Amino acid sequence: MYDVARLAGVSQTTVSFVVNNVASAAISQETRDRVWAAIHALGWRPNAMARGLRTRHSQTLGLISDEVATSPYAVRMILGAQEKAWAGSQMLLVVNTSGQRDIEQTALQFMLERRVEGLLYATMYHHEVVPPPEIGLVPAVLLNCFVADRSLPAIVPDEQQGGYTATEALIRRGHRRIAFVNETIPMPALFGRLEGYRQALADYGLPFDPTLVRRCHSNAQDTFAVVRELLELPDRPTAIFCFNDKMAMGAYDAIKRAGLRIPQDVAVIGFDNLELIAAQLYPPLTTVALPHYEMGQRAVELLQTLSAGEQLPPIQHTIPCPLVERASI
Amino acid sequence: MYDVARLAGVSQTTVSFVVNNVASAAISQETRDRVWAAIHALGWRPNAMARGLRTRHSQTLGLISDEVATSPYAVRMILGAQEKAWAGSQMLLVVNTSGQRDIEQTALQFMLERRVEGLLYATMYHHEVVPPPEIGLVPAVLLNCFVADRSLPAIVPDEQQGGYTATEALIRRGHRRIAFVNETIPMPALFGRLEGYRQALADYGLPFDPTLVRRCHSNAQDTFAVVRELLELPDRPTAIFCFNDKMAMGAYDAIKRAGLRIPQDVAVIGFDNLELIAAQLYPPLTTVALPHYEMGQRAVELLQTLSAGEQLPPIQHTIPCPLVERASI
DNA sequence: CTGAAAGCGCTAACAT
DNA sequence: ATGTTAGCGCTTTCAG
Repeated sequence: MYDVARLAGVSQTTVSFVVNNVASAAISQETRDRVWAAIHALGWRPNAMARGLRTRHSQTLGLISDEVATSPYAVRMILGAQEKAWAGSQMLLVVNTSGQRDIEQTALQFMLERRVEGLLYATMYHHEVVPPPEIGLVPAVLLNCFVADRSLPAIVPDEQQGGYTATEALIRRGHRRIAFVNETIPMPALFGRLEGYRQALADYGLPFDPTLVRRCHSNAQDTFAVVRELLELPDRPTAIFCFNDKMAMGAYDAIKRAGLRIPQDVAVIGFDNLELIAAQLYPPLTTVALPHYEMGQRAVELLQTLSAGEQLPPIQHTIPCPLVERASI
Repeated sequence: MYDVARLAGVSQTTVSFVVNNVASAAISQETRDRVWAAIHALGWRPNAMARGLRTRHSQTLGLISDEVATSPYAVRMILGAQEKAWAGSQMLLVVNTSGQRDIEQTALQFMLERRVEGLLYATMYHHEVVPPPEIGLVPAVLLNCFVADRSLPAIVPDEQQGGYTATEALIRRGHRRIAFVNETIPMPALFGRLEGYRQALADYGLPFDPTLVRRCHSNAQDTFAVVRELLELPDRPTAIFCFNDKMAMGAYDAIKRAGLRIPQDVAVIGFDNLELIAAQLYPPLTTVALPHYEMGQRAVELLQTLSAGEQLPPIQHTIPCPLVERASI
């Protein structure tokens, strides 16, 4: 910066003023031009570490995740977070712990040393977590997870509304016997979506038939078997709501194998909106999207207001899961 | 740090020495203990910006990508890069440009201001790029892409070997009529895999039959149509090598629809090893993996030796694509 | 074995 | 309209 000042024939302070467009001291246009010319001539570029040291602002947000950043599943949360951070001219420091506690600890230390102005703690699946206590040293928001006592702000998908939406879409197409193939592992998604399913049936005056609700491991192969059973029922369902898109793949196989057509004979709806699967299946799969991108955005948004010093109660933010219509219902 | 020093009854220098384990000046164990006790009592943590300012080392690597970090496709490159960076106690600054030139420019400026010690320029698909010239200001390596004149080190997958491997696997199972459904967009993968296919046929003394090589858009639906044609051939192929896993989904549909079994009647092999698809298909898809994780690792590895000051010619590193056996051949 | 002091590159009062 | 000056929190010679 001194070199630039010398070349432009001004003081180093002046250079700082023109670079940062300081309003308090109006600098003549002519001087500005000289300074910028010198900057370009020298190829000078501010040093963010020096600036941060002085201003006590790192312009950095940290994101600690189990697998989010490195598995195909919820990766769009990162995009949402990144773009929001970017819009506030902050950078996102991302670290993947693979769920290992010691890595998580070190990652946290690293980020704290870098003086991140806020922390995102994200998980691949929506579930309860207990983050390391040091997370409270800076503003923090949970992404796709929550703590038992809700003492930390959290952004999660609205599972119940998602289940409701899927079921309602089917009902509106005239289906009355709607099967639901649910997950086996107890998690918010399992309970929420089931609740949404029941609620939708109730709202539309349809009976809840327990024989139509099955549980199986969330993979195509196990779902294949379950759906085959469902199709052999005397009064077989005309629509199947699958807990997720992977399971829908198995449902497709079972339905086609039974010589039935989708959606004419049996409609299928999924959950997750994994493009890779949903768009490639034939017919393309109608599904409910997990609003990952928006969740990432909202989380950073919240983090930014928090780190701006605003005092807010630990809001538990629930983001709706929209219907993505393709051709399977 | 001054506070810590005061509490421990030593100078600030001493604190620095014990924190950094400086060998040159041996400090009594007793003093060390006092210092650490003070550190913990105060909850002090070094300031990476101050340290970086002084040492002129940011301990940071930058990764600029079009979509890698935020699409499910090549996301494991990030994991590989991250873990390698981590192993060298460096952090990875990731930014996604969505392919927009202006974002790319700003991202680059940001990273340069933060004094990244090296830059990774990554793309989702293996193709030629022309990165912004400023990339040359710090050590840089291209990841999954390359420049026309090969003036920058690059890490790319070995497409030809991958094509060879897929074809050879089929040949070894006794197949003689092997179809290849290739991509339409001209790119290294298209040419490389085709070349590998031809080479394998030649090496095993099998004729190259142009009617068995088709091209179509890389999606399931178009592949469905192409494979149906292939199956209607008078002397139909007994095995199909699909350019990628998405296309294999379409091939599966066509084969099952024709009442044929996989792999007994027709074998299928894919490319990419997208778990989401390959593991869920029935039967599980044998495929060739794009070595994304390893590519990420190697790129950072190379970057680290480069930023350690070593002078190397711009190596074009080609990483082999391994066969992933499941049950479709 | 430990401390004093200089300085990394910048910002922002405070002067002029 | 521009310059002087004092740090921000650390590392690292050089002394003792």
